[in-house]
Amino acid sequence: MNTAKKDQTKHKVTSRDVAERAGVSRSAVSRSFTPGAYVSETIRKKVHIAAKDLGYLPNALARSLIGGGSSLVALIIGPMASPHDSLLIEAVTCKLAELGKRVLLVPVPATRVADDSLLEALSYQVEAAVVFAGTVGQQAAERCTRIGTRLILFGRVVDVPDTCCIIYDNVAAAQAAGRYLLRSGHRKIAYIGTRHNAFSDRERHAGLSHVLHEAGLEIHAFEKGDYGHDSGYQAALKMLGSMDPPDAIFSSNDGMALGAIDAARALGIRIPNDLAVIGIDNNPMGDWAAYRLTSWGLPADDIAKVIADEIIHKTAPENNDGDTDVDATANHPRTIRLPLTLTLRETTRRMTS
Amino acid sequence: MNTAKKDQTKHKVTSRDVAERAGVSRSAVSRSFTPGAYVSETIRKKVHIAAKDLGYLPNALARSLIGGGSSLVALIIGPMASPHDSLLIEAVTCKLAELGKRVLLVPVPATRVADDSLLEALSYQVEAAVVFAGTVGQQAAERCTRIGTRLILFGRVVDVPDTCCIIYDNVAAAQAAGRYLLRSGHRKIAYIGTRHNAFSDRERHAGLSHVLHEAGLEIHAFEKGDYGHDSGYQAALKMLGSMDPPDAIFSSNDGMALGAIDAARALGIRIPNDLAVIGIDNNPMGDWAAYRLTSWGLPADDIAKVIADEIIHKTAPENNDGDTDVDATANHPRTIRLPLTLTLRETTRRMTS
DNA sequence: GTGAAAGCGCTAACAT
DNA sequence: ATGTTAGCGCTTTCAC
Repeated sequence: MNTAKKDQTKHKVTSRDVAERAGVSRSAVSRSFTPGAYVSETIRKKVHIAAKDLGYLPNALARSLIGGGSSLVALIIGPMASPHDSLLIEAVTCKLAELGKRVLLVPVPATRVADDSLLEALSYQVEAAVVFAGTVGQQAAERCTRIGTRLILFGRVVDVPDTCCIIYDNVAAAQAAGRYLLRSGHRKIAYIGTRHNAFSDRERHAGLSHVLHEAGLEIHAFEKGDYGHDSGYQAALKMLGSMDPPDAIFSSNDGMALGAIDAARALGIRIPNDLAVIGIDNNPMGDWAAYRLTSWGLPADDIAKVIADEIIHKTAPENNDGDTDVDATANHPRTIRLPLTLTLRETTRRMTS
Repeated sequence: MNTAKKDQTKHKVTSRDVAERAGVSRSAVSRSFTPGAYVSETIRKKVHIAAKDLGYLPNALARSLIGGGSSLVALIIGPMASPHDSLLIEAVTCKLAELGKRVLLVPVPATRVADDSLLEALSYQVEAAVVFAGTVGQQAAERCTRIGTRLILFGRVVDVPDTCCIIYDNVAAAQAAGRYLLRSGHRKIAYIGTRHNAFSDRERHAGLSHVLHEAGLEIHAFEKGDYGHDSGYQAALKMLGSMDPPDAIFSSNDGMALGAIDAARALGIRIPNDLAVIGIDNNPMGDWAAYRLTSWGLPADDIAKVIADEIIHKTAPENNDGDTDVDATANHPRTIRLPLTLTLRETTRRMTS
């Protein structure tokens, strides 16, 4: 006939219930669940027992309402054409979990405009939003900075104060890839980009183009895919079947590079003897025995770390050590270019010179 | 000198601000943002203008607090060893977005126990939780049902009332795969499972074992991997390098099957002549020209639809038509077995008989 | 150290 | 149709 037992049945158990059962005030309950608060061990223990009995769980939503922050971070994602994307969001999710942040996953609609997804996220009071897909307009971006939500763009750039853009150092990587192929004796270097007119893609194209120009050459052939294996396959098929096929293909991502390799095989073209292939991302797939793709990339965990740092840096209360960090906001880098490293495998031949 | 303009600068803009600027009450603002509410067009328009001016966005967290539900669904995920996982969570995320639900992504720690992740999610008042990774204990599961949070397990089973388990029809698929290989003349059929002692995996193993027994055979060889390509590669290498290698390999997922194919190639074993390979998931990768893997599976979108239906079904207000649906809770299917279909490609040869 | 009271932003009765 | 009031679950001054 214990009245406390009755509550066990249905209704949502709140801090009031716990307070009642423990014979303390709601504040006491609150404090008992707040790490560094003034509560006697006696009460804290009583409360925790009552809480366990009742199956009490603090309501994170109500807690956020007060002002402690939602601990939510939005990840704005598109269709994960490349497996690399999923690796990345996984890495970021784990990293953020370690830091006590929760991830809100928001897909970008087919229109490929992320603005609405962003607002959606903002209405959930996310402390930061990381955009992996779609384009974001000035307005939406400014809105984020206005309400103090950290906005981080990955692989895309918008010039809005306080917005952080993280991108591969595409130009450098493309140039290095081009030079490498050049020195290996290739002269007919083709490029597989994407139809989405992505920022990163343009940079890669430009980088390759530039270094070829220096050598008095041009991009030998140019096709566009969608980052998927099959589109790389089709693109390569077209190039390799032409009257004047390339002797090297630089692909804007690994997925399409793998497709290109398969296309070459289908055509009986030998890799790397007749055709060299280089990708970007250094996806684990590239290491498979069937492909052994040479690729430029950066481990997903490293990227995740950069992103997480960027979120925390602005989310965390300003650490007033008072030295270098003063006004960190202002001189915080607007654009971070991640240097890529080359993983040499077997789709490129050793340099001749 | 317009005082309203001043607010443009910093502070979080609330419904009160909008109300003030539009010269109406906060309820009016609330109503203006609630689809089927009693507001005059005049006011609704005024409010929306003021809102746009101020950059107002309703606070979804505060809204949830009231009782409308958080619209949040948790996805409990582990390391996405198989690309199929990421395809699935993407499909589910999109499907839920269509239905007005938001996704909270919660990783399972290395311990592979999902209970804490689940509680984590519950504290965010998720309306449902879909578990893709890790094990969930009775207690945690019961807690979900107690507070009315729909719990859905994918690929794993817990016998708790009101908990829905969605799994492939593993036994049927494994048996069909076994029979297919048998009829194709194979007698030395090996199995690549996983070390995680996963529920689905055990079912597949049992199904294959059973059908082989019927034919007076046993599983010819058994190795365990981790769903990754490389583990399949290693497993197959071991099997194929033995004194008495298998003439067919049934793999618990496509990723490892691909690895097995690569291993066979490395060893100069011809597929499908000397070795047949069958996978599970029917991952897009299986369709790549370099593999053309025969596989049992179900499109990610179809799976997502089942999951979403399961969430909505219980989330939606009970439709009191008063006929079949009475006490829908009780006769709601506890376990849903998804039938898999066979996609025949080129890693299996046509049947001899 | 602890409780009472106020309030986060919003919505759902209840009046008008 | 609109404004007023109360309250969702929590935290946080502010007294004691």
